[in-house]
Amino acid sequence: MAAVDLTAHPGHLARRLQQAHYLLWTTMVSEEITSPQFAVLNALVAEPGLDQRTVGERVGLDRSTIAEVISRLGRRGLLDKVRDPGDGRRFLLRLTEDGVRTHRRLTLRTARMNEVFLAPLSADERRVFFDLLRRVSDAAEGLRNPTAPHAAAEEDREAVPGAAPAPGGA
Amino acid sequence: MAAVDLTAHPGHLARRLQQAHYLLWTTMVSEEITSPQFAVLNALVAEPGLDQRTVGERVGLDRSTIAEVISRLGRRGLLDKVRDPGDGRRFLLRLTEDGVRTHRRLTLRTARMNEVFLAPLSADERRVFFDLLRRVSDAAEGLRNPTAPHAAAEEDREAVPGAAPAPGGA
DNA sequence: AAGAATTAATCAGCGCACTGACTATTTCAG
DNA sequence: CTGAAATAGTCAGTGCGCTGATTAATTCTT
Repeated sequence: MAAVDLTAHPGHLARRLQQAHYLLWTTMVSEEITSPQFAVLNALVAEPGLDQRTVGERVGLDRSTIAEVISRLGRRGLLDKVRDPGDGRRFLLRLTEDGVRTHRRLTLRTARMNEVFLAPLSADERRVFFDLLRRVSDAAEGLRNPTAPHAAAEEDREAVPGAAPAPGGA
Repeated sequence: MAAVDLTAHPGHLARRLQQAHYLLWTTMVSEEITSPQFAVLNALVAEPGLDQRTVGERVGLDRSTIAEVISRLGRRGLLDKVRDPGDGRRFLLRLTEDGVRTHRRLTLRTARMNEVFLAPLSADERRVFFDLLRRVSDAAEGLRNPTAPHAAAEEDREAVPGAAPAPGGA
C-alpha cells in the first residue's frame, strides 16, 4: 500500500520526455552526434572562439560534462582547442570545416525531428508547452544559489519548513 | 551564422527540466536514493514479487539500466532477489523492511519537492503541463516499434522524406 | 613584489541510460 | 523427446550528468 502514481510526478514525466526525445533523435537526426554535442556545435557557430566554461554555460552543462563532450568532438575532428594567448588557463574553441558542415547538415534534420516530436500538439499548445517548461526549469534553477534574492534559502538541514525531524518510520 | 535558438528546441528544454528536477531532488528528497531508485521502490510497494523486467516496464527503464538500479538497491539492503521457483530465469523482487521504511520516508519528501517544483504553475497550468508532457512522450514512444499502425516507418536511410542527399556545400 | 583568493580545466568516482553480444532457462514445433 | 525460438538476466562498451579534489594560471591584496 501507500504506493504513489508516478504519472503525476513531474520528475518521472521529465525523464520519460527525455527518453522519448533520445529515441527520436537517434532515429531521425544522428546516431553519432548526440543532442548535447549538437548544442555545443550550435553554440560555437553562434560565437566562435568561446572558452569551454562559457560554452557549458550556454548549453547548460557543468564543467566536467562539457569537458567530456568537447573532448569527444575534438577527437572526431569537429573542433579545435587552442590555448588563449591572453589567458593561459583558457582554451579557445572553434569549429573545423567539418564541424561547420556537420552542424549545417544536422540543423535540417533537427528541425524535422522537432516537427515529429511536437506533432501531437497544436500551435497554441506548443507555445504553452515551451512556456511551462521554461518557467518550471527557470524557477528551479533560480533556487540553486543561496544568493537569495527573496527566498529559496533559509534552512540548512531539512531544506523545507515544516519538515519535522523525520517521522521515525515503521 | 545559421545558429539555432536552443530555447525553442524541446529536447533542450527536456534536458533542462530534468536537470532542474535533479537539483531539487538531491537537495529536498535525498542524496542517497535517486529518483529512479525511488520509482523502483514504489513499483515494488504497489506490486511485491515482481520480476526485474516487469519492474523496468513499470518505471520505464530498459533491461540493462534496471539491472544496475536493482543491484544498487540490493547492495543497500532495500530489496531481496530470489529465483522464481516456477521459472528459473526470473528473479522475484521484494522490499526489505528497510526498503519499505525508506519508501515511506521519501514519499513525504517527494510530495513536498513536487510542490516546490510546480510552484510557478497554477492548478490549471499543472494539469496542462502533465497532459502535454504525457501526450508528447506517449506519441514518441508509440513510434518506436515499426509495427506501423499508420506511418512512422517507410524509409531506411534518411528516416524522413524530402531529405535531399546532403547539400554538400562548404 | 609575495602571498592569498579566484578561475579554467582535469581527474576520479558514482549513477542513469541505451545498444549489442552472450548465457541460461523455458517453451514451442516437429 | 529433441532442436529451434523465445525470454530473463548479465556483461562490455559508449555517452550524459553531477560532486569533490587537484593543478595551473591569473588576479587581488597588502
